[in-house]
Formats: sequence, C-alpha cells, structure tokens
Amino acid sequence: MPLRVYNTMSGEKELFKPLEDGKVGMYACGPTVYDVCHIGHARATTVFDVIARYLCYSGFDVTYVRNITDIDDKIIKKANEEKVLWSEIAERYTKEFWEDMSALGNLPPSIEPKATEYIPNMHKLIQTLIDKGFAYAVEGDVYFAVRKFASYGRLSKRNMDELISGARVEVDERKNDPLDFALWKSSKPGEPWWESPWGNGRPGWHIECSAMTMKNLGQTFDIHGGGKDLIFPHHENEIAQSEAATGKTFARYWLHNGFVTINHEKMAKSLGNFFTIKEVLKVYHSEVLRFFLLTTHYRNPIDYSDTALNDAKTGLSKFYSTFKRVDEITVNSGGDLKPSPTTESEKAAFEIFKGLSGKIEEAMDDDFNTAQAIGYMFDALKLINRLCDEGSYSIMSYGRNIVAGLGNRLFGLFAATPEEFFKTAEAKAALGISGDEISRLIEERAGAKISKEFKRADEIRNTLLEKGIILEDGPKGTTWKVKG
RNA sequence: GGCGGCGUAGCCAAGUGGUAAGGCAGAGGUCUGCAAAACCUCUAUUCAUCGGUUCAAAUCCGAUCGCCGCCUCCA
Repeated sequence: MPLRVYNTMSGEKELFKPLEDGKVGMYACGPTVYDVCHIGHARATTVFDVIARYLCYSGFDVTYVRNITDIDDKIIKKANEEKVLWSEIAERYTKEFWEDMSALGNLPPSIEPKATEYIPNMHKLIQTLIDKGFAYAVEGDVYFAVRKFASYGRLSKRNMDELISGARVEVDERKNDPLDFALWKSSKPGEPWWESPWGNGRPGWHIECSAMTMKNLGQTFDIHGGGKDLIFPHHENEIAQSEAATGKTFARYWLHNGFVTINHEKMAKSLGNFFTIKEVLKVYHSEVLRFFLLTTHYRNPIDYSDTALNDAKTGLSKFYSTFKRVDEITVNSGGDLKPSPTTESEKAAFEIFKGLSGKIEEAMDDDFNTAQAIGYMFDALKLINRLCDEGSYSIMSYGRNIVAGLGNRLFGLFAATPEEFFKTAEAKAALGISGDEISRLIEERAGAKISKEFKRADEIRNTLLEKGIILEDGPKGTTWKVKG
C-alpha cells in the first residue's frame, strides 16, 4: 500500500513520493520558548512524532528536524517583566519543553536547531533576497516585498488584494506595502541584538525556518508540518522568502494538524482556556493524553474535556488490563508460548494477528489514520480476551505481543508495564485513602469471605467503592483499581 | 467583509461512490457467594436540511441552516 498524505498546498490527498528514494526530509515547527507548553503543543508534537515514527517504520531513512525559536518579541517581553536576560527565559522554557516531550513519549528529532545558532545563515539568505530585488532595507529593518513574489497566497489560498482589504493588516509607514513582512528587525535600546550588514538587530519570525531547513534538509525537502494556525502568515511567508531566494520548490508536502479545542473553541492563551501539559499530567498518565490525541484524525479538531480524557483512560486501561491478564497466565504456565494453533478458532485468530500489522499499515498509509488503526487494535484486543477465556494461551500471548509491539513502535504507547501503568494512574487519581488502608481492608474482606460473612465482605467493598476503589476478585486474589 | 474547514447513534469518533469501523455509556445473557473484569447478543434503514448527478451517495455537485478556524502572536 502506497502512502498517501493530505497536502495543504493542493488541498488533496496525494501519493507520497520523496525527493530521493528511501529518504525523507521532514521539518516541523517547534515552540517559541517563552512559556510552558499547553495541550495544543502536545498535539502538534505528538502528531509529527507519530508521523516520523511511521515513516521510519515504513522503511524510510528519516531526517526529522524540529526547531526551537529561542529569540522572539514574546521572549524579550517576558525577560523584561522578570528582569532577567532573554537567554535565561529561552533556556528555562526549552528545558520545560524537553521535559514535557520526554514525559509524553515523543522521541527526540534527528536535529533540533535553535534560531540563534543560524544568524549567519539568515544574513546570507536576506542578502540574496535583497540582491534579487525581493527585499529592501529601511533604517536598519529589512522587509520582504510580497508583491514581487507572484504566487504569494498559494498555500493559504488567498490573494493579495483580499488581504489588503482585510482590515487587520498592521500599518507601518516604513513598509512599501502593508503586506510586506520583516526579515530583520533593528533593535531598540535594551533589546538583544546581533550584528548585521543592515545594523544591529534580530531576525524576523519567518526567516529562521527557511535558514534552518535549507541548512539541514536542503533547498527542497519533503515534508513541512505545523499547526493549522501557521498556514498564514508563517508558512506562506516561509515559502515566499525561500522560493524567491532559491528559485526552487521549498517544501513538497505541507501537513497541518487541527487544533485542540475546549467547548469547541480553540485553546489559546488569549482566551485563557488552555491547560498546560504539566497540569494534565498531574491528573492523568501521560499515555492517556497520548491515546486521547491519537484517537482523532490529526487534521480534525479535538475537544478537550474531563469526559474525553476519562474515556481515553478507560480505553487505554482496557489494553493494560488485558496485557496484565495475559502476563499473569503466561508466567503461571511457565514461559515458552510459541504460537501453535490447533483448533479452527485458534488458526483463525492466528491469521488475524498475523494480518494486524497489514491492516494498521493500510490505515496509516491513508494520511496517518491513527483513529482507524487504534480501532483495529481494539478488535484484536477483544480477540485476545476471548482466547484467554477459551484457554488458548499460546495464541493469546502471540496476539498480546503483536498489539503491544505495534502500539509501542508506531504510537509510542504501552511503554509501561501494566503494574507501572496502574500504579501511576492510581497515584494520580489523588485517593482519599492510603494504599496500606486498602490492603488492610482487602485482607479483612478475604477473611470475611472465607467465613462466609458476605454481608461484612460487601460492606467493605462498598466502603471502598465510595472512595473510588473498585475491587476485583481474580485467580490470584483480590486486586484493586481506581474507578475511571 | 474575504478565505478555509466541519456538521455521522446519548457522548466521542473512523469511513470521501458500492450499501454505516471502533471506543464510552446503556439493555439482556454467561461467569461469580454477590460483584468487578472478560466474553456473547442487542442499541443509526441512516450520516444537519433540501434539491441534483449516478445503476448506486454519508461520500460528487448546488442551495440553505448551524458551528469553528484563519486574515494579529499562536501548535
């Protein structure tokens, strides 16, 4: 099955064919490090992490570049507010970002360039644009002349006249045209600056991405990704300045993820309706958040709510419960469980498990349809449980390994052992009762059950249930978990 | 105002021409001291509405209604 991806540029799903056989160059816009990351950042990075994982899985030699914007007006503003150096802000939130990524199970990109490390590259690019007549310098600022770039607006599907008539374009007298954007900004007193041929200043927002992609991936590369909100003006401007400078196609496939919403409104700092990754991870296991993000197709909006997260938690727990169940049986039956299907039912199940990767690949090949892929994993899960009920342990164990393996490799899930997962999930649920107390009550109940004092046994179970603890009587005794 | 997108069961969500995946919640059953978990069965003649194209449409086209996003920093 060939991979097809939705390209924002064409507005259609296209057959994915990299520039160079077997190799993929991919760039995703990373964070501006001026504050802690919220769930929107979690989605974007998780989406492109999974895309990078899948491309690797598909056999491509992937160079995945994700930048860090470490100089920007917002960073300077924050530094002024706190009366510290801008670099201190950038370093602090870069560290926070890395912590979040690691907690979320996102793999580090192949290359993680920082804007400030590419100032000379930006200068060269800006000079080329001036030489070619696409840019002009005014009093230490350098602007890109949008009108000179004929196909401006192709990605975001707008034309320049419409943009002008939109009332929200800022007016800056020094620009030749209101749509022109800054490539280089002169520094005001007290602001950080770098030397340049046009005077001391700092880079404009868009130029860094062009400089970093060209240096790391070449003038033309395969995939450029980011949130939908970056389509205009950021990516439009990247295309303009890059293609004007090189005369070549910039990125060949443009991928954009949808927003995380709350009550169907975009999660945004300005609306104050955002949750930081760290806040959410205090209450939910990181894989719950990851699972939640992957159960909706990456281009669609996803609405964040406690209900949605709890549903995700229930769904993910179902996988871990099954793994736990299988592992206990496997350990009890002393290891070596090579799949040896004998009955018709086992043979059929064996074939289904063998075919699971193919089904999931089919889903992922269709513009990275993680939602459908996870649906197939649920089907397989049900089958594992049934085999478990029927005592077909070798096939059951085989299925467990297939599901856990694919889920881990493709989606970054199931990295924990079931014990770790439930322990963490329980700890995060902020119980009103200690683990020791629960253990004591379970013991008391076991005694009551032996002496057939079922009334007392039920009393204990109900007491715990009121505190959100569900007891499960299993072959190895009673275990407990937190109500979802 | 311009541009883009979305509207699928109680909720979430796949499906983009061939007769509605999956999850959560709900009902019944098996199992259990009773439960929980697991499994089995059931739960949208129908995909916002109205027209059109087609042998065939949730899927394509047009109109209408509703929601959201971008046009300013934004994942």
